[in-house]
Amino acid sequence: MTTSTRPATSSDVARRAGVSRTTVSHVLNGQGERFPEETRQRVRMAAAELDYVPSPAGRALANGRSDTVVLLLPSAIFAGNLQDVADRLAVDLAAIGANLVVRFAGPTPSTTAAALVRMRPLAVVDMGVGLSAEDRAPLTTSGTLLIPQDIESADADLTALDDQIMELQVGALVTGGPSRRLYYAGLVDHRSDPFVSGRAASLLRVCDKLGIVASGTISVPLELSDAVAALKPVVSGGPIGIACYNDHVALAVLAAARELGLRTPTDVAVVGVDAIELGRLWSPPLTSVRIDIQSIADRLAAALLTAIGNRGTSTVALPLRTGSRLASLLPGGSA
Amino acid sequence: MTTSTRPATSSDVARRAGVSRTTVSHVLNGQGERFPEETRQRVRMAAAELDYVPSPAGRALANGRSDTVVLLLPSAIFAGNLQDVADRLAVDLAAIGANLVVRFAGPTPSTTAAALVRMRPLAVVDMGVGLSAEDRAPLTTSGTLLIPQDIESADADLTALDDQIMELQVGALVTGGPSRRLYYAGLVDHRSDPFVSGRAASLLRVCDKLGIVASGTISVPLELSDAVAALKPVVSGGPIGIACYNDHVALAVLAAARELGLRTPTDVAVVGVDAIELGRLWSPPLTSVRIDIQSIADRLAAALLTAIGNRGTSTVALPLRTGSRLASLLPGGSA
DNA sequence: CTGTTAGCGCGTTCAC
DNA sequence: GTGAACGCGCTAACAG
Repeated sequence: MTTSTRPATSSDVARRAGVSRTTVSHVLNGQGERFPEETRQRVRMAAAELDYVPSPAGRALANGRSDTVVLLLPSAIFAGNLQDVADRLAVDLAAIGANLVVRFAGPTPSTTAAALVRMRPLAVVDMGVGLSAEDRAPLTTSGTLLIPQDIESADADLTALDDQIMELQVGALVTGGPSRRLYYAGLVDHRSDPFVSGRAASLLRVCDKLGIVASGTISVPLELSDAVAALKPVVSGGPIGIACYNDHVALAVLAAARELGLRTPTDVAVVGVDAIELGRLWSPPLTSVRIDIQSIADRLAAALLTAIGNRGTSTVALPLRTGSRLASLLPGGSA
Repeated sequence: MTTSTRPATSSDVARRAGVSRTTVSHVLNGQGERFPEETRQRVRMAAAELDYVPSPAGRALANGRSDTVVLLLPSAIFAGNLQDVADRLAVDLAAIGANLVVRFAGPTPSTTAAALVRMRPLAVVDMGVGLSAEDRAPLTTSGTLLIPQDIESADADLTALDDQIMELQVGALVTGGPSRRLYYAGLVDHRSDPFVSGRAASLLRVCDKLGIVASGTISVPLELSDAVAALKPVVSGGPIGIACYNDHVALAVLAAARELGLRTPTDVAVVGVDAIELGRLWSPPLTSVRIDIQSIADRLAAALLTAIGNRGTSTVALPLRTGSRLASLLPGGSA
């Protein structure tokens, strides 16, 4: 039970323990091996009794860096796993006394970057907002670490992941019906989503690799009648298979197919991404690709920790790359 | 284009403008009416040329308060509107130079509170984590504003909102079929969700008010076969109407009903909450209650702004209360 | 060995 | 228009 109305400072602790602020600092920061156990005890006791918590402002000022790490997320819907990523990172960061905070991208990348500059966080973990080189410059200049550090490699990693996903989707689609024409279905949304466009390119690459021909790309709104309108033009000409940007799009396609009196997966086969729970409720259950976002989070955390250690000295291990599988197929009945 | 590698400080600006740091501070904080226009110009020019951004650490230290506001969210799934709330609050807060940051609740409320104490933010907006009085104490002690401030009124507000929602749900259910037995369907999830339990009580209150009898509460997992198992016991005895915790639960019920060969809404009528897009894709489209989360966010922001003004002097207008409608029915075909 | 003094880092504000 | 001091924690240098 605390009665004081103002947080205790290191001076308070020092006074109570009958030592100097310096001693308090030393003892409380591990550098206190040189003090007799008895003194250390007194200091720790005093700190505990006063509920002493060092002021982040003072600490940041002295250290020249804050202890806040920002997890920067695209405004686009990213749903459930978001919290998993945040939780995981938060735990990893707690180990070094940093604390995690989430921020959604603002209306434009430069707005976002400006807000971040004002915060002067220790680091920013960009989960796909894709700040441009110009946006990144003021941030790094002001001493903020940016993860991933290397924009080109990060892009390469994202592309690799896109390809992994697309391979699984196409695989499922051609296995279920070799003669299907293949389409990619992107999202139409007022929020800009950085992940949408790359996937279309992936379809081309993957098809190329398999020696088959991709038929094209469509944009599917999440509103039913619009989705019907989007689907209609491409379904007249035999069975088609659609690799969808995510499960929401996939379900919109399935719903549209239902409205058009088409059978799933015979006439229209669909594979989504994310393996959301609602997909399993559909009839037939949605076939989807599950992304191992936990290990992605772990890699980001690892990159972050080494970067903080090196403080930008050298380039760190890249988050996504490693050739390991980050995506897996969750079979359903829609492909 | 900046070349310097270290953020400019107010000293840098002062030097460049040929004035003192004091002057810089005054000019840049509006208190500069007393300076000749020419001086003000010089200072502003210098600041601009150096890309000067005041250090949050220094500022926090001097002001005795940071400029960070934390939006605290329950770990429970809250999906899409989350970002809307965050965006709205962020904009409102930008007006006073505060910046918003999101944080998910940790494993336990006390863990969460401890993390927040270490951050010493300007304020914490609790969107339903429900920190207990003991958890709140250290926070307010350390100078952090807690919104909502009054825990009992906040509870009352949430209850009022629950009742509003439930009234709409029950209204839709009895309109479509007066003889239906009424149930409330809650969520079963590993994450604890603070909003689930209150709604069951609301059903009783609302039914009481309407002079009808509620038949009970069920827990519906989001996994299909489990949902079927949960629904089965209550459907043998004529048509039922189910007020669901949210649209996810509602869709699980609809899917389970489909598996059981029941007709919607004849045998099983359902009303959800949240009006998610996927609900409109179902056949029939899900009837749902839409919550005006934007105005909730605005009220929270308003409460926050006055609280910052008063700095805890007096109690502020409560976020939810006002008797106005925060929920509305989105008709579909499921009730 | 045990502990202290002094001064930095940055912005704000009071008094002159 | 400025000097000085404050808020808080960190750390190099130094005295007992």
